[in-house]
Amino acid sequence: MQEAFSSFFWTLTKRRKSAFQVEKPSKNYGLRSHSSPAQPTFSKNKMATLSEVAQIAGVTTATVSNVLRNPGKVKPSTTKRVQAAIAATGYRPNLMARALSEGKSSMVAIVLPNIINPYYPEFVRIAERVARQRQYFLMVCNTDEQAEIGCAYIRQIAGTLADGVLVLHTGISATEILELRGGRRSPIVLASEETIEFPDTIPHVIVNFRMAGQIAGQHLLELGHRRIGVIVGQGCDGMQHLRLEGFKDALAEAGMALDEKDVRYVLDSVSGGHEATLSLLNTDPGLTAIFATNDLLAFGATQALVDKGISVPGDVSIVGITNIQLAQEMRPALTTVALNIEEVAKSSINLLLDMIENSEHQPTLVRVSDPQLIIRASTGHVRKSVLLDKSV
Amino acid sequence: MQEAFSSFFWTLTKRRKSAFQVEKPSKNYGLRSHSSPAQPTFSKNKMATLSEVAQIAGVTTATVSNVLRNPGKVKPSTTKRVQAAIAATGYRPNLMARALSEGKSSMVAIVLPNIINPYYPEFVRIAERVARQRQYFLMVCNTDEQAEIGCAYIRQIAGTLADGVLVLHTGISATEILELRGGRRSPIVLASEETIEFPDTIPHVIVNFRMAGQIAGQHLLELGHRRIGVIVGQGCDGMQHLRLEGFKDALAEAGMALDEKDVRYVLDSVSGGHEATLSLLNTDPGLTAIFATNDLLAFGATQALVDKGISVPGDVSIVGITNIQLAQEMRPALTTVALNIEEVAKSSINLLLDMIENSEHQPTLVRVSDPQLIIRASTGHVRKSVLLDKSV
DNA sequence: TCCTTTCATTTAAGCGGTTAAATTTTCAGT
DNA sequence: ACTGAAAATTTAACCGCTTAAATGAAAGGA
Repeated sequence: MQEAFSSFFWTLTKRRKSAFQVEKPSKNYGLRSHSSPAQPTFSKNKMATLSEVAQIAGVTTATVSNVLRNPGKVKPSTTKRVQAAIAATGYRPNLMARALSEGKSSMVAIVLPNIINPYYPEFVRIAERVARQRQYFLMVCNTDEQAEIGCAYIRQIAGTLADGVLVLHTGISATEILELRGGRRSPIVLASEETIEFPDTIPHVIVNFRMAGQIAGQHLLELGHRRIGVIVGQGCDGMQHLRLEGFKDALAEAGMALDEKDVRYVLDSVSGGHEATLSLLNTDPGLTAIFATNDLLAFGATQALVDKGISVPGDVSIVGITNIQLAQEMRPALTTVALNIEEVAKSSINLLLDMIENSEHQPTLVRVSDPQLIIRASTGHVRKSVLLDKSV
Repeated sequence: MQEAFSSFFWTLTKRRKSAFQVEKPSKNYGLRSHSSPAQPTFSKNKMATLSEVAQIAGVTTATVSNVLRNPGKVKPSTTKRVQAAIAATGYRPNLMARALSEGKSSMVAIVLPNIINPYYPEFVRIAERVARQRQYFLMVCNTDEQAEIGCAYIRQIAGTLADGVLVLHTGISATEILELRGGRRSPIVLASEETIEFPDTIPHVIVNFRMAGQIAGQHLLELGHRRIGVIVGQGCDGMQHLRLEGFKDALAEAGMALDEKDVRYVLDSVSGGHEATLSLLNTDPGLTAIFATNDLLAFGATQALVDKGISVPGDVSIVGITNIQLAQEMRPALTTVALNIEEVAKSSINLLLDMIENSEHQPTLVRVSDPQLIIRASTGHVRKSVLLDKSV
């Protein structure tokens, strides 16, 4: 079989005609002696290569490449012949070879801590959509909350497999990233960060988490709540500190201070929120509101209250941060401070891609628009009876 | 700066010594005349390459490569020298170049319809973990429920960027996949499928969805439910047909038949389940149970009932299929037929990787273990009052 | 001392594309 | 028919790494 194919090509070459030559054979391109040394053979089960296509079309790889990448550069008649050969072989460019040659893989990676947390799929979906539109592939790297895994990914991928990396809160510090990046200038963007370690060395997309916490606090205070339990999420990137600070800001404005006994630091998950709530209720059975630093925790908190037979928002109000889809789907629908995930995701990926395409991009700091309170069904005015009970 | 580095290398070469040479210069490898033609220069901002490392260590790229890939093949003293050079340059192998050379990218892609649906993140998390353990990278391709996007991904990636592709229910038929794969033998596995179109052409990992539907039906029937609304999810891969068939099987066993007016076909999402439920209630306000072909729909159904002030399971029982994490986190916790996502994911990715590594793998059909009923709080015995009301 | 092994390293040919520069062809103009 | 510029195509180097085969050095044996 292989033999047969080989001689088929040989014949082609000798005859100075391509299988798809449709015009008078006036050109003698393709019949140079140099075409004999390399006699590609077809093996089923293998991709056709550029040179196989070229051979069939009676041109060189350069011409085929130009047909593919620089339309207009090749004469229409030749283009037709080449396209026929491409169709006949089912040729598809080998993206790895192209990447090596161009020094650009057209892939970007996104490193995130926990794909189970709905925030990330929602982020990924948007980022991928943008990437696709801009002709990039997205590689999702889930670290399972282990910073070392994230580091390993960055070390291996950045600049060698991916043209750039988007790092979500994975507990990898800017310092570490600078180290990991090593000598190369592979673009890395830190997205959706709480704090900025070295704003002028690594591009950040930052969200005003502090303000989000403050807004949540203000909302609860305005509703008359004074005995508020706080649940702070803790991922591999440390605890969600700024959101708590913002909440304290709101209390301070009202001349109040936070008592540490009303705060729980837990894993950033539904069960974390659940456990924290039970614990808070244990400490203060009379609390009238819960502030959770994100919606997943708030969801868990709600379930805990339901389990205890406590009404939301009748007895206890709950407010979260982020506004993931689940927030509006759960019952009672969650009042939350929306972060505009879409904007964060778009800004982040666009910044990264801009850096890739425009290599002399400065380290930038992008701020997305401010968080916004979305009032749904999980918060309400504190009950009168509770107000009277304030002194307890 | 560049000049300085160039001459540094030149000196090195002339001197026949590497910067890290620690032993007597007894060998004269590395001082051959051929080393002069290629004089790499360092440019900051660029990755060090193998040949730069080689130059510094006073060896050839082959040796450095062997140090990296075939430990033991290179003399310990040389190995040390090379490692020192690697450390000094911060060298990291260019994975694209390696992939091209080896004909293997060590990347696999997973094509899925909707990353927002928690089933997929849960699947991805496990698949990625296995892939990572087996030294592969995972590329997640979200088609946003558009089969064409999935096709485009497969066409571009299979065999040219990824060593294999795992296709979840994206509405791409086996026929199309065979076409897309074209001439190449790039491994593709269809995972978690409902129906098998060409079991002997494409490897499948199949789940007994029919049985899942049957178990759900049996459960509701055993609890005495007779007026059951059915919600069938419909993704880009068509409707979840077998689950419905299984449910019908259960009815048939009990000598009953399904009335199409009790069935709703909706988008596979929370809101789909919500709307379907309202519609079902409209048709039969007295229904006592709802069977949803997956948990996300069941979640939506629950919310709809809550909104209507209907108690679950007091007035209406709900059963789903899949057992995503949300099923146990929601309230009331969802009774569902568990599919063992972990097993499906592991089987799928392992099958794919086995095929990649053992190229003459036969098209296989893997069946995972049977679905299992998990009784939680969303189902209960039908109320007596309703039983009396049966004639309505 | 010479011949044979064995071990360590180098040589050089890919992998499958891209692209600047060189070459050949086409074609307008005289 | 001839000339030169423009257009089309080819040439050949390169991207960074892997690997089978070739080469050289060291060691053992007669």
